[in-house]
Amino acid sequence: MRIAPASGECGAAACSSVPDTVLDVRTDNQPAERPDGVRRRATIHDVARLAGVSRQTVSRAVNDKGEIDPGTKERVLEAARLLDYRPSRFARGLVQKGAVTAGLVIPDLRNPFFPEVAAGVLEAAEARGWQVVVWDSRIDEAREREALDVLSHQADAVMGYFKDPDDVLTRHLGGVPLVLLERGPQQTGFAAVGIDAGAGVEQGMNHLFRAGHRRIGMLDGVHGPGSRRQAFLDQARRLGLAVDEDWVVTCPEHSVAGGEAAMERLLARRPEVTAVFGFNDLIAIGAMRTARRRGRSVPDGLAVIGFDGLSLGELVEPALTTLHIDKRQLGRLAVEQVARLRAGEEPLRGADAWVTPELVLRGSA
Amino acid sequence: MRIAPASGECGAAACSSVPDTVLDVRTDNQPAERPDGVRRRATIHDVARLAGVSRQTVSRAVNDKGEIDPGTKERVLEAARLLDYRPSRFARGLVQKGAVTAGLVIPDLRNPFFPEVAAGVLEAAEARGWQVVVWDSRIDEAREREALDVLSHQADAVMGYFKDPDDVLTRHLGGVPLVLLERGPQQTGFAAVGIDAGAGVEQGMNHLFRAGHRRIGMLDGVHGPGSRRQAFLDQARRLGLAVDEDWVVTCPEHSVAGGEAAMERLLARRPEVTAVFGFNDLIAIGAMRTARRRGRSVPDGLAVIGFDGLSLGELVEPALTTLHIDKRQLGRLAVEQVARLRAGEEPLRGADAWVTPELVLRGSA
DNA sequence: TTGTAAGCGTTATCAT
DNA sequence: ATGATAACGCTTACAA
Repeated sequence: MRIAPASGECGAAACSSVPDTVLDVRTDNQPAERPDGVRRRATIHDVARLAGVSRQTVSRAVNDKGEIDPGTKERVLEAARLLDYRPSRFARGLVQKGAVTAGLVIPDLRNPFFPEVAAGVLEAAEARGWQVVVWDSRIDEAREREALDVLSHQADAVMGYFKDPDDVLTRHLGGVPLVLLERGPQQTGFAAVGIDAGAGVEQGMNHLFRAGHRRIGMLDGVHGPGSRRQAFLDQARRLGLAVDEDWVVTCPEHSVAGGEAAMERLLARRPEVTAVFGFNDLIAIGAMRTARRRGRSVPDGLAVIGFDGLSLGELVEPALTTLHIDKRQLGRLAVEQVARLRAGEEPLRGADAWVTPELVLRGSA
Repeated sequence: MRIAPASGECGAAACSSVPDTVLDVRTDNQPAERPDGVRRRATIHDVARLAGVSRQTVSRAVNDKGEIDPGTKERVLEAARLLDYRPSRFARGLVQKGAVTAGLVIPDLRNPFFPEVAAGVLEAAEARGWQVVVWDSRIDEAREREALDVLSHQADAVMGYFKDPDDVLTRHLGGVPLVLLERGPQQTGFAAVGIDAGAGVEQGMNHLFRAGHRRIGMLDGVHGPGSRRQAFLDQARRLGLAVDEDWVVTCPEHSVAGGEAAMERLLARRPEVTAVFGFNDLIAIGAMRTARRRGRSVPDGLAVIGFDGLSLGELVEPALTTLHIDKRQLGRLAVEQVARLRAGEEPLRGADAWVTPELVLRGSA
């Protein structure tokens, strides 16, 4: 199977058996199709041989460079098609610098919060011409580490949510820059972007307080230390509420079902509660559902306030009052942090690396 | 700055200036830190030179291979740390085959349907040891093509939602295997996975019919031809309903807001409508909202049925009756199709490549 | 217009 | 235990 130029047009370079002998300088040159029928992927060399040109000419044709005869180009492309040739991204990357791949590790793609963050990351990455390899760790620390092990080999930087402490992360990182999402500023030596939980909780609690609530509970998520739970307790104290750890129920599953179950427990423990603060919107919605099932109307029988600002909160009844977070911005910030790290600049620290929640009043509180 | 072995232990290979002259066989060997302060990324060669060993030994140390003296290894790793050395994934990929990267192009990460599909893709890809580069095309055909242009260079296969016809896709694909999501089986020559729209619409319509509805409208999305709209009209005819194109409103935006607007139009055009069929759950929820705002209770004043089976549908009031799709399975199937393509096998065709919706009765119809 | 030569950074193989 | 050498598949620079 060989492609000849149109008959009669036999230029010196393309003609006779010269290319087959001259161009083939390899020692062990396996044919593209081996006897056993297993196909080695075609290389530029195979295409060159079939088309009767040099590798360089193939490169010119495939990459649409100028300085090539249209006829030759057609012939080369036909040969490439025949062999199902595709350039190796590795070989290309080796010689053309600049392709940047970032890793993104997300705990749970089914929590609407994270796709929004991811959307921000993808958007910002696209603007920079980067690609993003996404991992869903499905809230499993082992999978988080596995993600790191792989991405540290295949990505130029990693962003994501991780529960492991710094030293463990470092061990799985192999020197690849890491930007943590969501952890507070004091808890890590890595660059990070996060949410100003304190400011959010304060706004939410003040709102409830002004509405007359004094017996406020919290459905906390599972989280690093120093997070929303502490902010809640601090603000309760500042407001002079008789509220302590006993008013906080931990909700291991950050979902509506998790919120429903946690609310059951809180109601059992503190039936006098008049308002609850949810770790996130899903949990808060779960709380609303349990409250109503228990014969408490929302917001009159129980006020509920969420944290996240999912659009989902507008659809439930009553609509969820929440601390809205700009999730896309969070993702964009993470990409900016990565860019800084790569440029050897200092990452943003403190408030510049946070997103501040904003209270959105809807029906539930 | 050089790392010497512990004093006195100067083996021949690691000692004196020998390495610096013998090992450095390059002609233009730039130092890792250039005079202008711009850092070229350190290579294995730089580490070897600094540690006074061969490149091979560096490789052994970095990759945790055996056959290396613990002391040497420590010295090499220290040098690597000093130079912030990370192996080039390109050079590695060139020499170690096997790393598979797939591309996934999603139209809208904020529609909860797609993160679920993506989760299925990621899960199945992880099981095969593949990585997935995700693109959010944000419902923009130009961005779809851009995604293809990039991924055709950087990925070994692509899955995704595309609006362009086959020939356009081919042009941007450069021979990379493609698996289309969501298109019907007849509409493309590419391998595809999809949803059995006909079966879904039939179930939904029959349910409405049995509940006594005869004046049924549809809020269609924008889609390839031969999709849910046609299935709707066909089934309406089969059921003997006096329903035609005039009862179908197109909803360009696949969102709650889009559904709200479309429902307004349908009510204006066909106020006698007693039930509506939504292209997806978001649109259906929008329809419910408009209906109630217009004084129609759901399901008595207007029955509403969705298509997707988002968990979101359980949270609205009344809960949404819908045709549930196994979205994760859809994603897994797409990965399986890619695997077949890569293995040179025939992709699944027909019903094996579809997911069949299942009617889930909740409150809205 | 086309071909030749020299890397790109890594690992595998085989010596030592 | 360590090193020399040869790939891996491609592109850029230069020569013809």
